[in-house]
Amino acid sequence: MDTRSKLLASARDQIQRKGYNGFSYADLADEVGIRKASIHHHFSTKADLGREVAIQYRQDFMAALRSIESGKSNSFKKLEAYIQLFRHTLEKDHKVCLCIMLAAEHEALSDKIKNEVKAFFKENEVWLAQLFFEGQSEGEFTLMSTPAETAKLVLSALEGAMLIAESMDDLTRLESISQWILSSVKKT
Amino acid sequence: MDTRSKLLASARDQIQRKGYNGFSYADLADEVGIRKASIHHHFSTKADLGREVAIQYRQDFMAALRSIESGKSNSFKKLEAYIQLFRHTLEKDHKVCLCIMLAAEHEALSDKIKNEVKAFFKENEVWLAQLFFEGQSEGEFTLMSTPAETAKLVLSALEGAMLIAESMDDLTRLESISQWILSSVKKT
DNA sequence: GTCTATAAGATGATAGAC
DNA sequence: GTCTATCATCTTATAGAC
Repeated sequence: MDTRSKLLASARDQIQRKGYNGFSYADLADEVGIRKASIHHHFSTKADLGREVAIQYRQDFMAALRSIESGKSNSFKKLEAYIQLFRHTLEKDHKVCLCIMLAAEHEALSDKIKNEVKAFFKENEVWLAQLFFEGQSEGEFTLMSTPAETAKLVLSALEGAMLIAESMDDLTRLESISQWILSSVKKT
Repeated sequence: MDTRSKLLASARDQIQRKGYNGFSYADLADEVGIRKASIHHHFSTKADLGREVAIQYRQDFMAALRSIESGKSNSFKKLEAYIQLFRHTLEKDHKVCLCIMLAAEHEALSDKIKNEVKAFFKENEVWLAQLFFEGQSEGEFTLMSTPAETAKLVLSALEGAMLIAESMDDLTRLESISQWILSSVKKT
């Protein structure tokens, strides 16, 4: 793993834990084991670094979604796997979604980073809406509203739950919400 | 309004917009119209100020909940009024809940502030759970899960939606989610 | 690519005059 | 209660040697 990749990984990790305003080039230098000034060789400004972290995060997440699409046999299992992405981040890594951290610091971000965050949420909603539509079409799901509206609710609930779970020191709460979501779409 | 109250109001407003790490004593001094150093006369440290803001916010919110309890005639109207608290903050004031901002910056906060945030979420959940229990008992609501689990979902969805709505510049999304929640508890 | 040295500004906080 | 002046420290960023 080269220095550039280490910097991206460390920045991503720190934003997910402490936020964009919560880490500095000094923190980054400590973690990666180089000097502050050397970071500028790889990323000329903090905004550049943040932008690349956001781009990479979005790409990785979309790859995970494609993997779920091709790897699971039905819509219910796909929804379970989607929720598992969030639970894994929180329960195993004790981190929250990068983009909900960036959303909270929205005012401090450059336009380019803001656009990445916006695109991340949009793509998640589109993916979820498509999943709900398919599940409904195939008679697997019974929805309380349109696929698009259900997608908005599910994304909001998962993102909000990560932050609340972390601040209440109660990681089981994401599990509660997962169960709620799954049973709410289950064919009755 | 005395200086102390102005400082509390400005700090609260700025945290809701930019986060705890996103505002400084200089910003505060500019808004209130005194010098940086004078702030320390009222709040010796930023952590003290943050703590008092969180305490006051929680008290004000709980007062609003008591007002809903005594002012609305049935459980459905109480739930509508609760959701309206969040919508008003976002749509009229273009701010998000103070405590979800503080939750995102959890690692940067003193223990006292963390405890206030935790208590805020807990009290909201207890209040909502009680509301769902009553609505269910009186045959007004049909719940998909226990009152407590439903409370967790509703709080998470509203808090998450505020952040996502703001970052996507789409304030209507809170309305979508409100409709979803209301129709999900409606007696069928 | 990484380093040392350094800049220019912001940060929270203190001392002491008025 | 508010001010000026000052502090130590942290922030992102640059210049130039190796």
